Amino acid sequence: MAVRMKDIADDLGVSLMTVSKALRGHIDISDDTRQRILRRARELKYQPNWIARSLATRRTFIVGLVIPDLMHSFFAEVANGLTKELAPFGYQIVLANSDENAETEQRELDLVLARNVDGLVLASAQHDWRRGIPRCLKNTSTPFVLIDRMPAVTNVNYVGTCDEDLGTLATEHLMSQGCTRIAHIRGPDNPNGVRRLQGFQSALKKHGLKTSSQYVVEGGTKDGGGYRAMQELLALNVPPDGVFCYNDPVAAGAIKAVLESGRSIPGDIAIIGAGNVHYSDLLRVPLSTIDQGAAQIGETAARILVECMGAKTPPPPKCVLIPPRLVVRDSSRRDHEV
Amino acid sequence: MAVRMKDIADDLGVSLMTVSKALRGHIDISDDTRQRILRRARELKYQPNWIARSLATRRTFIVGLVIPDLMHSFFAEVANGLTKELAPFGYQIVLANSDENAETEQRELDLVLARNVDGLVLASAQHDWRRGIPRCLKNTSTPFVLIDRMPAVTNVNYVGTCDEDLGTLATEHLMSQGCTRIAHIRGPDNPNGVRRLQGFQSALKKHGLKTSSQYVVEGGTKDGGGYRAMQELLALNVPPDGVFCYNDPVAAGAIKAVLESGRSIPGDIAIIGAGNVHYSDLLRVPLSTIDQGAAQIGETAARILVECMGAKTPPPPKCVLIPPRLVVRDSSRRDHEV
DNA sequence: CTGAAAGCGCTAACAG
DNA sequence: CTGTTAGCGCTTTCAG
Repeated sequence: MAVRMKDIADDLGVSLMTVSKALRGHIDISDDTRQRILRRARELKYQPNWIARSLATRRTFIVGLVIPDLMHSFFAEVANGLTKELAPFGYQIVLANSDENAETEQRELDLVLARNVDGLVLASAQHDWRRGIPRCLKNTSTPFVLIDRMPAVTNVNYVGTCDEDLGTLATEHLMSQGCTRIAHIRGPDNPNGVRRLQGFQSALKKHGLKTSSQYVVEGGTKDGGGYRAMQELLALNVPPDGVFCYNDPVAAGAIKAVLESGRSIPGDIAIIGAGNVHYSDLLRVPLSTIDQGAAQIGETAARILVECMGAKTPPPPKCVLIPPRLVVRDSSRRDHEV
Repeated sequence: MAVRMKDIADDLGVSLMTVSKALRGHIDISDDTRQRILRRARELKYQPNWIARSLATRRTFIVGLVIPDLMHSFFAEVANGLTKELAPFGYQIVLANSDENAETEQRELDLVLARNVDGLVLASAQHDWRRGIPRCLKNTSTPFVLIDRMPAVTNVNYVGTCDEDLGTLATEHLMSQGCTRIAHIRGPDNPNGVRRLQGFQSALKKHGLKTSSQYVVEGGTKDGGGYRAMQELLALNVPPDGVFCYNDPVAAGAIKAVLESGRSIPGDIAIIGAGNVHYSDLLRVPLSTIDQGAAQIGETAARILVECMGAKTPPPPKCVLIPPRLVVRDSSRRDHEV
């Protein structure tokens, strides 16, 4: 059994309370007593019992993080930013994986909330995202921050990339490289996929390029889907000369398809992805991409949460959009640009 | 305030105990009473308070995971395997990042243990790994499993790849592809780096190839280090015709150096890495590698932990070595092999 | 089958 | 400055 405050108290012939106060640096303890207590605690390697402390104080110093996929480097980066920013405040993270499944997410959310976490960060995998936020969050007083998947409602904390800007930025970059027939391999029917598509379309419109429905194909979220989608595009009578892909894995798949068809990148077809995945730089063709600022998202969510958790009355909800950042590499850099 | 058992009890005019028992499925409750209680609990959306339960039962159903770097896909995969395997038993994960730093690790370990986790998984970043295990683990009764970084002592649970076999497997593969001047870009001075080097050396010895100290260069753990190390090798009078790199990022850097020098892969120089990182397949040259079975490591650690956490007397320590698996891609596949 | 009593280890509020 | 009293919400033990 671990050593308790009571052990130290009995040992030193003082009361439990005195120990408790001394250990937490209250001022109303004589210097002498405090020293004795601290020394004895050190000797005994006393470690406070957080469970008991939490029950009494109603604070756990734990933040829940519920994400669809840890293996996705975007979320790993978010998790990293979150832990780094939270650690100095003494918070730790309970991790839960929703596996991109709405029911699992619901279950994990309930579990995490039952643990009385002080705060919650959620990248929601809800299918019916147009509906609103998970019901268990509606009635909770636990502060939470939604990330990445923008909710339909606006009265909650949200941090993410501005996906519409992302789509526009990527598309306009392809234009700047001289592309005139620009296609989009689109992602799933969730906020990110839809908004990136919208950004793509509005960029085309803005610059007077015509949209062809043939130039928007579904490619999922993985390289296999990108590969197949690109093959569809290549089979068209007039294939595109620039493709904005939903994300980097999809773009990697697309690159494979283009190279296999004997075409060159970026000469025949320029490619740009999104996410700035770890190894984008080392791909067959170094991949141009839009950086979503994953670490920044984690850090920002952490800061919002810290503020909420520290306040007695909840501050007004914040919506922070991290501006996407263009990263140009070989896959889209055409010679006439420096 | 959340609803408590007492609320249900008062509501139904029964005692708190009856509610507690009914909710946990004890048999000594009449079917009728149980039904009423369960229904009311559902209506009120009762969620048990895990903090209070933990204090009473001394079980938290939390497992600590302390790793050096979440961004490393190896650890992300381990974390994934761990959560997946643990979830059905009701365990959740508290994540702590040691940042590859011994002191941070110590601090995080203390914190995690103070949370009364039921079990612990640790990939230790201790510098003096030859010394043994972190002292705070010596005296704890919390079951723990060490992973990836093999400790010097053997009386603890350990799950990892057999790094010596890994080195041998990679080296012998290069031989099978006709390489005769095989170099090793070695990793850090930790169990993994040292053992992979040993595997490399023993393979050379076994097959009667001579070892040259020039053919072993330090390359760290990232692509930058691999790039520089490869340049050193290329500057030799007689450069190698096959290189076993400590890990995939290092190999990716090495590939870059080789291609920049105008040489071909695998024609002039065959390359193999280790780790089977997510995008190895999509690199400039698809990278041959040794898969360490990261997910398997996480799952195995989970299973060992579950057994320990369920037992009243601790089972004898287990040491599980996951056999490394060769994954041949273009970077090492020479024509004379199919 | 049901419930009263005691306690898990700590802290908040107040009294000496 | 120090200590007492009363919980936090739940479970364990044992008596009805």
